[in-house]
Amino acid sequence: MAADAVAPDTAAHEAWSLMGRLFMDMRPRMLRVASEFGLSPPQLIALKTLDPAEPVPMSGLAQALQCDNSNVTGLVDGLAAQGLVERREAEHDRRVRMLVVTERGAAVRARLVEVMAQLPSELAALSAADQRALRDVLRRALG
Amino acid sequence: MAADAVAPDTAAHEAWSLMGRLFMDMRPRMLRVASEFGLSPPQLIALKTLDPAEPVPMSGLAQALQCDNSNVTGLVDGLAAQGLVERREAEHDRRVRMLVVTERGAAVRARLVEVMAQLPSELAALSAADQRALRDVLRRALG
DNA sequence: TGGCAATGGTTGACACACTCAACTAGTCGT
DNA sequence: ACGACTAGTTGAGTGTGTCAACCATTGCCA
Repeated sequence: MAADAVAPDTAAHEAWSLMGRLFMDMRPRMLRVASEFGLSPPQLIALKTLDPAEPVPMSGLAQALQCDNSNVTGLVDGLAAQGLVERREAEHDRRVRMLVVTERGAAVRARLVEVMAQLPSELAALSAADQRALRDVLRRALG
Repeated sequence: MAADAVAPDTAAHEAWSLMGRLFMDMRPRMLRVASEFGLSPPQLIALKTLDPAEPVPMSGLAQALQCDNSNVTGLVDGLAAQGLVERREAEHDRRVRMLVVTERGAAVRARLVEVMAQLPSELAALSAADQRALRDVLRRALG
């Protein structure tokens, strides 16, 4: 619709806006997956962010999601109501609640991560050499 | 936090998850820009999506934003209240309202696009050759 | 030891974003 | 001219997200 989304002035700018298009295509898939698992998109992201192998405090999740503590309270309430996550008391500090992904939560999360990790078709269609080139450049960029 | 965000099994998967990191870094900047212009993030995206040179109907914007018509009603209300956008009657169909970006709207939008187009530092730091390589691969991917 | 600032988390109030269903006004085919 | 359809608005309802106020707990330090 607006032309300048694809009218950059350097190679890097053009690359950046092309990546933007890839992410746009991503959105519908996330919505589909979320509703498929009965989760809202933020809940989905929260569950995806959590690590089944290593409980984190609420505040840790809030930091990872870059949002307020009080926000994750509600998010975790929702996940806990579905038995995907549990609040467990921390040993050395009775104020903090560690978020533990339940067995069911881990199963849901695994399927979810799998679906979300699927490549956009445009990337999947690249030649193996191009895929490696892409990875190598991005590795150099992100160290 | 969760390890599998960076544990892909092919070059393309790794590239895709690295791109994801770039977009994560993008979020705070968008929030900053939005509040700087007194816009909510959805309003910002809406204004950025509109083309000052070519009015579109509400439904066109809704389609571009992949959301309901009734949603853009509210979004446009907000932009119109700040004099950034106007609803104008279409000539040949009195049902449709064309969205016209005002002069002020175009000015705000221009600054906004400029700020949003700034490259993530990781990309800007790439060598010119890498930047071109990145663009070329993405061009091949996205046609 | 006792007091006090600081911290983790929850709650409540509020502003929006967003969807859906119902509605109005206008268009178009037959 | 009637009925099916479309563009947009309205209203209800759900959920996200922030902020301020509030406990319970911790840890410093006098």
